[in-house]
Amino acid sequence: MAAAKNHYWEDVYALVRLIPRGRVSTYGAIADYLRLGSPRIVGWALNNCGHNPEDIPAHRVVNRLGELSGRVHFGTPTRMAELLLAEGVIVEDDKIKNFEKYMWHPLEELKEDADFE
DNA sequence: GTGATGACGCAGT
DNA sequence: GACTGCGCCATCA
Repeated sequence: MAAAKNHYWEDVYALVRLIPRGRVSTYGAIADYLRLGSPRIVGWALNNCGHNPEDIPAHRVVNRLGELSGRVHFGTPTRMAELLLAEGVIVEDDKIKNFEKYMWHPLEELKEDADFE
C-alpha cells in the first residue's frame, strides 16, 4: 500500500481488495489496521465506495459478529450472501457460519508489510 | 457552524 | 445471555 493518504478510504479499499477469496474481515479489524479510530469510518468509506462488488469486494467485510449488516446496500437483500456463497463462505440466516474460521486479520496477515506508522 | 446520521464496537445493566 | 446506551470519527442537511 502506498499509503498515499489522498483519502483514507483509498486505504480501506486497498485493504478490502487484499482480502483473499473465501475469507472475510470485519470493520473493526480494518479500522484498527488503518488506525481510523472508529469502525464507523470504515462503514462510511464502503458506503462511499460506489457499491462496486466487482471492484471492491465489500461483501467480504462484515461486522464483528459475522452478520451481513451491509447487505441492504447491495441492491438486493440476498446479493451479499450470494457473493459470499459463491466464494465458498457458508452463510446461514444472513450470518457467516464458522465466522472465526473465515475471519481474516489484516494485522496478522500484513503485519510485516505494514508501512503505515 | 451546529445537529443529526451512519455497512460498528464495547461496557454496563 | 440478551438488550440498551454511549463513544468513536467523518460527512450531510
